[in-house]
Amino acid sequence: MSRHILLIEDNSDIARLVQLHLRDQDMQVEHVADGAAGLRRALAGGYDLLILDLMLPGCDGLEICRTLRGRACYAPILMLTARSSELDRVLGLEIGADDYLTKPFSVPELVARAKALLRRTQVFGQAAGASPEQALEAGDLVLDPLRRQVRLRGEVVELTAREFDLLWHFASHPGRVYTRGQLLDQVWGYGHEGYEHTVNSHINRLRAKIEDNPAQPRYVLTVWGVGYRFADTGQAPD
Amino acid sequence: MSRHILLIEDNSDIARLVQLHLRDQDMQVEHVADGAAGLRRALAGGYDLLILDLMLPGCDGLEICRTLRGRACYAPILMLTARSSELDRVLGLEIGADDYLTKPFSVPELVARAKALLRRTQVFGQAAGASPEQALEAGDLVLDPLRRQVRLRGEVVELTAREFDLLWHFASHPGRVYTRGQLLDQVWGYGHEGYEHTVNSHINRLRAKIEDNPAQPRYVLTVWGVGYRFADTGQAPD
DNA sequence: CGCCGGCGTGAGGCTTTCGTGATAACTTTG
DNA sequence: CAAAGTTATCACGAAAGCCTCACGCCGGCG
Repeated sequence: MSRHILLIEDNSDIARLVQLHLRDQDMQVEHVADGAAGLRRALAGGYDLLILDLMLPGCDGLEICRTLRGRACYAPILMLTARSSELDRVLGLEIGADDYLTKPFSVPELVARAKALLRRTQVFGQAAGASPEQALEAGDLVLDPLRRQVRLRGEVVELTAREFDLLWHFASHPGRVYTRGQLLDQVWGYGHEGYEHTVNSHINRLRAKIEDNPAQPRYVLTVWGVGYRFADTGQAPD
Repeated sequence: MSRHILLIEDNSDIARLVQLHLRDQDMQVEHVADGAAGLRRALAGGYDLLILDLMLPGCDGLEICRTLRGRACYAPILMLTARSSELDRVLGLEIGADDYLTKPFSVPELVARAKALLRRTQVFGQAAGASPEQALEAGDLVLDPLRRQVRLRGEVVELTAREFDLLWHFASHPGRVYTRGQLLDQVWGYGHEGYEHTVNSHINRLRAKIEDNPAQPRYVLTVWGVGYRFADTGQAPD
């Protein structure tokens, strides 16, 4: 079953690159360089996935995202952003993007995420119809990405921005082990300079808030000599 | 832990530049100017990252890439290409590079990507032998590299980092005999100072955890006077 | 302008793991 | 069968890794 992707990206090098790789994976890719044109096509519907650049001439990615979601278009959206600042991520996700990548990204990574998003909506039948950014559950935790809010057995737990990002990252990939360096890359952003030890502090504070007994954590587990991983309760593939 | 990089690049200016900067980051860089020679070295294994030029005398980057992947070498590959026109060629051929850079690239960018690639695979231990994403099965054992978890007949066996790396290395090359010295190199890392006797201890502890009867092991077998090898269950060795 | 919360850094104490030495058990060879 | 060489086992000290807490900086907000 071939899937249809709309790529909205003004940089033609990147666009061609992405197209070639995605087509290798038996995906149908249409490319539009202009924001406004892209929006029109997206609204026409029929796509299983939208990949859009945050910075676009004509009408930027955020705008497109917001408009689409406002008009009940729920095809998954993968955002490409140049800046890795947290603000962008927060905004993108709040507005209803389903995933994001910061440039420079590696192409295999993009392909992997695109596939992941497609797989996610596959369950819900033919294109569209998936809820944008649904809440994540893990044990007694419920993570709401739209509100950036966490509830533990129904009670709201106040997390800071970093803490939420960290927890969200973990909970999105239960079971998988991450080194501190990888977490710095993926939660703090590529190119972030800083000590890996910083991660410890955040894990520590996070545990203090979500674990009943931080000394024997249920959720964020230490993998000695390697890093951390989120407890996977039964099934939870990538 | 210092990581080993093989740089295959014919332009000596670029090569020196790259070496200089990567070494600043505590990476061990070996440089080969010739494609065929580079391929030979890469196949010898032991590298955590390959950086290779697309246009090479003797045997070009594409060829190397394809050959390596064909022979189950999964070290990450960073490609250097001269122009985006070349890029088409690269991408159209689905070669299995993990990332690419177009010349002229900025050195900090290259360093950043190299680091990112190294970190991405870091969890899988020194110079991973097999595809670092797919689970490996051997007898009643299942090794999950993403979770760094081992299950024996479904039950999770707790291994330390070294034990897992060791087992993973064995299981990636079933049937093949390794001397203690080779294991020190490939699991502990090149340049590791220490007694070969250390390996015995780890094998011993590993057997205690995964073998039903450590005195008559099923998985990690002793090759008298030489070293150890992992039992190959029907599968042809590499 | 001062307060406050979030974040990154540093140091100390603790836990786990690793490497080493000694010794026993085993295999091969003479 | 004995001797030499190789491997297995075990225990302990050293080292590495992790947790915790406290402090100072910075930016946002009143």
